[in-house]
Formats: sequence, C-alpha cells, structure tokens
Amino acid sequence: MTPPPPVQGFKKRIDTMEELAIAIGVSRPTLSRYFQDPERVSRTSKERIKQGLDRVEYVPNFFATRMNRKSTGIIGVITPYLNDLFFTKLLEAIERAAMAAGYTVIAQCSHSDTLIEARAAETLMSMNVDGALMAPLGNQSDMRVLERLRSRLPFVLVDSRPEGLSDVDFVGTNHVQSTGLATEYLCRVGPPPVFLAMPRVNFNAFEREKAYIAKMEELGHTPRIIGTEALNEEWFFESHGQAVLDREFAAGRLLEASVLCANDRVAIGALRAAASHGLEPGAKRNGGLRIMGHDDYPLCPFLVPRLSTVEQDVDSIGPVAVSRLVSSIHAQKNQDGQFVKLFDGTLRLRESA
Amino acid sequence: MTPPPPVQGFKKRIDTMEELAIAIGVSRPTLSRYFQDPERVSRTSKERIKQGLDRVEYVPNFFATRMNRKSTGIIGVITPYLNDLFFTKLLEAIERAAMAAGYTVIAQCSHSDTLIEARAAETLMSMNVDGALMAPLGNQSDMRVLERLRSRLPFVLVDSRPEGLSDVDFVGTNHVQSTGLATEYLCRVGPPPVFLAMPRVNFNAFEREKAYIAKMEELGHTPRIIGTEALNEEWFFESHGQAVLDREFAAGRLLEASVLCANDRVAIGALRAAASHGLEPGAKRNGGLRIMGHDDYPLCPFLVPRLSTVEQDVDSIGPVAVSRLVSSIHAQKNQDGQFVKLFDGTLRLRESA
DNA sequence: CTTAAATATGAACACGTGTAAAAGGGAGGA
DNA sequence: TCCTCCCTTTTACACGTGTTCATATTTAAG
Repeated sequence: MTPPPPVQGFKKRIDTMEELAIAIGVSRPTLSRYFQDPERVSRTSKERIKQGLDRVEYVPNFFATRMNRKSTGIIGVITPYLNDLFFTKLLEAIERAAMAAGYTVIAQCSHSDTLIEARAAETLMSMNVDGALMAPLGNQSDMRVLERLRSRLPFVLVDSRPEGLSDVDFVGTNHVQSTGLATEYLCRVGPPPVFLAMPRVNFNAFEREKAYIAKMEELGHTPRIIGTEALNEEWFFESHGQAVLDREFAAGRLLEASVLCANDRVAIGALRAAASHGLEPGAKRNGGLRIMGHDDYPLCPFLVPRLSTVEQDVDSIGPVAVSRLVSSIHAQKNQDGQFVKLFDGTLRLRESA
Repeated sequence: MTPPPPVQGFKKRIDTMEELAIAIGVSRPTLSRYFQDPERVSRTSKERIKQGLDRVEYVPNFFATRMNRKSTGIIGVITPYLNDLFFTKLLEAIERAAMAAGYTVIAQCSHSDTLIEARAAETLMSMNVDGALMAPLGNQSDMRVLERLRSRLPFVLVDSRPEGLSDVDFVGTNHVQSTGLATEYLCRVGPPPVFLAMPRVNFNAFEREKAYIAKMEELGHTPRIIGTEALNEEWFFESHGQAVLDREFAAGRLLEASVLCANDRVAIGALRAAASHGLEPGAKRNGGLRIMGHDDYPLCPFLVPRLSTVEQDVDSIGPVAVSRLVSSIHAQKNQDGQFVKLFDGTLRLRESA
C-alpha cells in the first residue's frame, strides 16, 4: 500500500551554487569560474569540484548566469515558416555553425504571422541576445520591427531582403544569376519558358520574377508570367502550382511549353498537374513540356520525374551569415559598412527539363 | 561628408525599470506589476505608464523577470530532427497550443545526435522551464537524461516512446491500430503486403514492424519484412526506400506485390524506384504493384502517383500533449498516475494503393 | 463631511550568479 | 628564517526585476 520511494536518482539535488560550495568545500566564486572555464581554477580545485559534481545533481541557473555576463552567448534566429524543408535546412545550417562558434541558439518561428514575428523579435531583444539572424516574412513584415533590431544589436538578414531598409547586412542567393541561369538553360534546349509565379509571400518572389523578365528580354524573347492573379499570399505552394497549371492544361494551353517555376514546391504542384493530364515533363517521346524549379528542395531527386532545378547554396548561406554576425558581435564598435553576400545558384539537371 | 545622424527611432532608449520609473514618474514595483498584468495597477497609473512607454524605447529584461517569478512561463520542446515535415507539423501544433495557453516556447533540436539531445535537456533544466515536451531520438537516447527530466519537472513524451522507461506520460499514435489498418486494407484489395522497414532511428520503427506482423498473423498470412539489413540508422529515408526496392525490382522480384512502407518518406523513395522500373503503383492496367505509406506527409496528395497512406493525427497529438503538460504544471503535487493517450490513424486512400 | 473599508503604492529584501578588489597562501631566493 | 612575488581564493558589491508588507491613497458608506 505504501507508494514506493521516488527513484529520482541517488544523487542529492542542489539548487544553488551557494549550497554546492558548502557541499564541496570550495567558495562560490571559484565554482562560478569553474563553470565558465574549468581552467580558470587551480588543478586541485578542479579535481575536487569534478568529484563533488559526480555525487550531486546540480545545474547552474541559466537566467542568473546570463544576466550578469557582459555577453549572453546567445544568437537569436527568426524563421518565417517551419513546414518548408528549405527553411529547415537553412535553420539547421545556422544552428550547427552557431554551436560550432560556441553560441546557444534560440530559434523562434513567425508561423507566417506578422504579429508573431514582432513578438519573437521582442523576445530576442528582451533576452539581450548577442546578435540576431532573421529570415523575414517579407513585405508584410513590420519594418519598424526590423529597424529596431538593426539599431539595437548585431543583425543579419537571411534569404529574403525587404526593400526600403537601408544598411542592413544580408546573406542570400543571387536571384538574378540563379533565375537567369535557369531561364537561359530552358531557352537553349527548347522554347522560351513561361514563368509560374509563387504567392508573393516575400521579396524573393518579386526578385525572381524580375530576374526572369530581364533575362528573357536580354535574350530577345517576350516574357510571360502566369499564376499571379488572385494569389492568396499563403504558403500553400504545391496546390497553387497545381491549380494554375491544371487550368492551363485543361484549356489545352502550355501542353508543350517550358515552365520555369518560382520554386520547387510550386514545381511539385506543376508536376502533379502534368501527370493528371497524362503529360510527362522532360520525356522526349511525349511532347516538349518541360518543368523546372528553384531551390533544390531535398525531395527533387525522388520525384517522378526527377525535378530539374537550381540549387541554392544553403550550406554556405547559413554559415556565412553566422560568421558575419559573430564578427559584428566581436567588433563592439558599429561595424564598418554594410555587408552583402549573394551566392550563385547551381544548375541541377535531372529529368523534368 | 558628415555621416547622417543615426536614425534609430526618435525614442530615448531606457535599459532598466528603475530609469523608466523615474522617467515616467511612478514607482518601480508599480511598473513591475503593470508588465505582468496591466490590470493590477490603478487606471490612472495605467494611462500614465502607457503614455510614457510611447515616448520611450524599453523592453524588460527576460532573464531578470523569469529568475524571480515562481513560474517561468516557459515550455521547453526537444525535437529529434528538423528536415522532416512530420516533425515540423508536430512542432507547429505544439507551439500554437502552447502560445494559446500563454506560454513561451523554447524549442531545441537534437539534430539526430544524442549528445546534442542531452545538452538541450540540460539547457531546458537550467532555464527552469515549467515543463518539457520531448520527441526522443529513440533507442539511442541517453535514458539517464530522460529520467532526469522526468524526475525534475513535468514531462511528456511525444511521438516515440523508448522502452525501459516507467511512468512517463506519452502522447502519440496507436501504431497497432494504424499499421493494422493499412495492413488489413492491403490484404483486402490485393495480395498480402510485404513490409518495407525504415531505419531504426526510433521505437516507432519497431512498433510498426511488430504491428504489421501481428496483423498479418491474425489474418492468417505470412509476414515478410524487407529493408532491415545494413540499416544505416540515419534519417535518409527516401534513398533507403529507393535503394531497397530498386534492388528487388532489378532482380525481378516484388513487381506485382503490395508494399507497406514504414513511413511516407520511405514510400517516396519506393515510388521513385517503381517509376525507374516503369512500374505504376496502383494503376490497374499495369500489374498489381501497390505502395502505401504511413503518416500522411503533406506532399502525399501531390506525388505521382498520389500516395495512399495512414494519417497520424498530428493536430491532436500536439495540443493534447501540451494540455496534459499544462495540467501537470498546475498540479504542483506529483500528478496522479501515468497519462498515455494514443490516437488512431485514418486511412487516406489515393492512387498508389 | 466623516470614517471605515478597500485598494494602490513604496521601501526593503530576495533571487542566483558575475566580477573587481582585497586577502590569503605557497614557492623561491636571500 | 624571512621576505617578496605570483597565483588563488574570498569578501563584497553588482545585476535587473519579483514580492512582501507596512503605509498612503482612494473609494464607499453613513
């Protein structure tokens, strides 16, 4: 009938450094130094503390430690959306780089909501993070929020760069180059492509459209963009791509066209629409339909047909953004000028185009 | 030549409540109460503070506030992996539910590394989170870490439940039911399925295998599992599924089989392998090959062919886990018994089976 | 207008740890 | 043995805000 004694390990639980100091027999400041860097105490103390910690359950209070340090050792990251493998790859690259640089990462997600984005920024500022990385929601972002972050702490924008914001560091993809590359390739191997736009959730949507138009005109072709009407501005990219092309194919249009999609998720919807109409993008024997994406979404090599696309160099964007942020942190002065790094895209040719 | 004056808003920046109290003309404790709940000060003070805050830039220090409250208002979440839409959906559901309940979420990712998982747990404990939610890495997780979390704070496991851990709350899917449902369906409409295993990254892998075997035997069929040899225990599910079926098809095997995949990402690789061999899963006109997944990955309706699967009720799992955690938090006493909630899966029949 | 009750405020202390300056201790040289 | 120097430890204060309780203020009742 008696409940069994709580198992909770055999170690005595200790809640403060003070108690720990008594239990081990060294002074509290010595412990404080030990936890920041074990080499900062004498060898004898180090051994003594190490052995003491083995017999006791203690974790330093995160808040108390960070409150008094000159530097919190935290990097804040704000991401617009979680259910998108592009952003998860970016976030993973960032977290790995930040961890390697010795920082703790606090990641917040905007869930495609401006208010949540603003609240996340507020949280990061209240935590006195050493610096912040942000992939903004886009034109809907509250620019005053970005402005406050920029003026308050080392701040680097990633992936998408709202206009009307001056002097903000940015690391992302050179969309003029990457989209141009895809456009040029499609023009070379078939009819000049139409551009299947993505919902205007951020500025990359516009940049890629403009880059497509510019390249088309440079090559002497007439640009044509579809999928811009009645855009819901939501992140349902696949169904957007599917719906637009479904309509076209049903009307007998674009059956042998080249279609450059604004990103891979739109292209996945496009592939689906093609299949529904018995079309096989990229297959020579079956008309000239070609579908191409942008980003190199991790699933591209497994799609049917395998999706040709332009790879964004996420594995560079993340680490470079972190490295710039870290150097901004170390330079306590206002950093020199504005830092902008744009990575080229790489053609990934598979089956679909 | 003179650089323009820093724009940084026109508001004076204030760093402590003390300064703010002087600037506004109320006492600091009054401000403290105001920030916790504006209704806790008189209407006159409220107005005064509100107007004062408009003319000044101030954010309360996160660490100082949380350090002294009896409750930090933080829920910690540990996720095993980011580049998987199942977990991002789960995380999003959790974050939304936690936000709605008034909690701040600190999400940490294990990046499929036991050490990182342990460090994340340490971080959460050091932050004195009110409670923690965890989708563990699996059998590789350090059980002592889970045990410590359980004994230290309200703790609910999600998605996958390591064995050998007693009395831990758990919210997830009833894999006996969900996998059984798929197995039964496949048996009903075609030849009894083989089971294409997933890398043993967590206990769900085993649970689904066992559930498949049980259902097959119940129906009087001989179970057969493929894809278990030389499993790399990594999260490259698609290429795993593709490689296994590629090998089978190349040897002329399983060309007209029913294949139940341990999850949708494995199934995506399986679909790819089928396409490479000219097979069209689910298409009546083209033999009897059927491929089915598990989870209802968001891309299923857009695949070619559309992937039939069993949906996990992520939109319930997340919120219910949060709700249990919150009630555990409010019951300062050791909660009654162990809480286990398993949600049934739902058949999502599309084209592939 | 007076008085009691209700409410808002402020002074003082608390939280758990970082850190600068003062005190301590041990080794090496005379 | 004594002194100096250097390194370690300790004392004391700081950080920014929560919280208690005595006091000041407002409100309601008579």
